[in-house]
Amino acid sequence: MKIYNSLTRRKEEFVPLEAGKVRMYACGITVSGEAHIGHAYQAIVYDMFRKFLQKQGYRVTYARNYTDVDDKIIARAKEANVPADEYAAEMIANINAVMRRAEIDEPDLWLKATENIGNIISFIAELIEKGHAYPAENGDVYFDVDSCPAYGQLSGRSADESLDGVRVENDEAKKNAYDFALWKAAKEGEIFWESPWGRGRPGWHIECSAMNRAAFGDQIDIHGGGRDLIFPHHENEIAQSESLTGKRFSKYWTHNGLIKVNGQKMSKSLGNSLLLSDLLDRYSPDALKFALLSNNYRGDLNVTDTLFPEAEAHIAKFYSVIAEAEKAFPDERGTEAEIDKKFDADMSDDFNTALALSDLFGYFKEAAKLLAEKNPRARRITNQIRKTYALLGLFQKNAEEYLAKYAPKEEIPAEVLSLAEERKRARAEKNWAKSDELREKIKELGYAVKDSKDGYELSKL
RNA sequence: GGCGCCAUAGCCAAGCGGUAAGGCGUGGGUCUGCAAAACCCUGAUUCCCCGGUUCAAAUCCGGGUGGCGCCUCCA
Repeated sequence: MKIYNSLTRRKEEFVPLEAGKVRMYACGITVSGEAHIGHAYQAIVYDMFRKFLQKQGYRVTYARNYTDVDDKIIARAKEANVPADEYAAEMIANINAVMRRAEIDEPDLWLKATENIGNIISFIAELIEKGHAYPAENGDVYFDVDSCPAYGQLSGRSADESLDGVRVENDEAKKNAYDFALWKAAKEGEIFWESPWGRGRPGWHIECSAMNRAAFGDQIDIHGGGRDLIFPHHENEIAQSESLTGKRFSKYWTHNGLIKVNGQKMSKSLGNSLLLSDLLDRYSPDALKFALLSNNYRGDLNVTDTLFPEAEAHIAKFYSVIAEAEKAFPDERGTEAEIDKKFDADMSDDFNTALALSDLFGYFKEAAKLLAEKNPRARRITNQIRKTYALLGLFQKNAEEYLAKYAPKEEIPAEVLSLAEERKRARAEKNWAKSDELREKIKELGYAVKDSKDGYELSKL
């Protein structure tokens, strides 16, 4: 199968470092706020990577991290007047709960910065020993970017270029302005850990390098994250890890696109985030996943007003075909291998979920047609869809229950019902004038009446 | 300013060297007393522009133009 590698900027045949095994790490969330749709997107994408790689026969170990100590967390905790570690723990519990609600599976390994302080300190100590880092007068420890000639390979910028336009912090303490902090000295009242360089806490970039090494060793197969992390975060991870080990840190670098709202990226500083919990109040997890995976994971996804409602409508329609097929052929257990084959072919090309999902329209159309012909192949198709598309987290619910929950028939007031019954009688008598008059009355009460072959349907306007 | 990504019908979007998937919408039809729903049919001689490579390019290369992202925290 092929995977796009950000490092080489092309699709490459996927060959893991060790035959049959995949070590995959994805940069998770800095827990200074609630989970937004971008976090969910990233979690869905890497969960999908994991599951498809497993399907291809690999033994996958998939790790994600929580950055549970940083400047913003400390600031938020102070505002809330709780200790920083307590605040972080609460946020993690929160995020886990909403991810569960979104029916996103957890990684095999959860890594947390605060549980890896020892690993981080020894990583930094080794870097200092090898001449790639230095403690500064202010109690910080910095990475010496000049000691790493290959710096910039991922983002395509040189150290000098990366400086251009940068807001430089703690300039006086560093050898070079582009050096970045591995260890930050604690300010008065801040959370801290003891270290050979005094009390402090780890910088952001070093955690991922240190936790990866602790969990996987010197090298991993796939390192993922949002595209916004390419520079400086991933560039710095490479510098740290490769300076220390002399080996290529990650064989493949993958980056998911960003979610945008009105053409603009969601970001903490802009405060335009779509919270996952809010979306789950309005849409089903199936619909969210369908919408998110309908685009290539590498591209940005602009959330428009129609994106989620349209996805919800598609999913409801699909589930209604499933419900009918299962009702019509309750004992049919057969499947359709071709559907699964096509899915694997789509996904083998850099996880082309957009193509795999577009196939669904054809399958359900066919199933609906077969259903009308009372052909049990309809059920074989829906059986296979349930089986195959489980990999994307779709169609795992009881169809009737899904429809009742997400496409519910509204409660109709008795007054409206009796008017509709009266209209039905009028229609039976072919009294069209009265029929139209009654339809108008029903409309005034806020309902639309639509005739179907054996009666009528009422819906709220 | 530097670096990177992207540019396909009204909109969303797949396609990654062999002659333009899919969805939404539009228009037409079947059905219907009318309407709705459902179903069928309907779209780009062409993929931002200009060059180049090739028997062959939306797809590769060079140069423009435009949008976005990163260079502060970010998935």
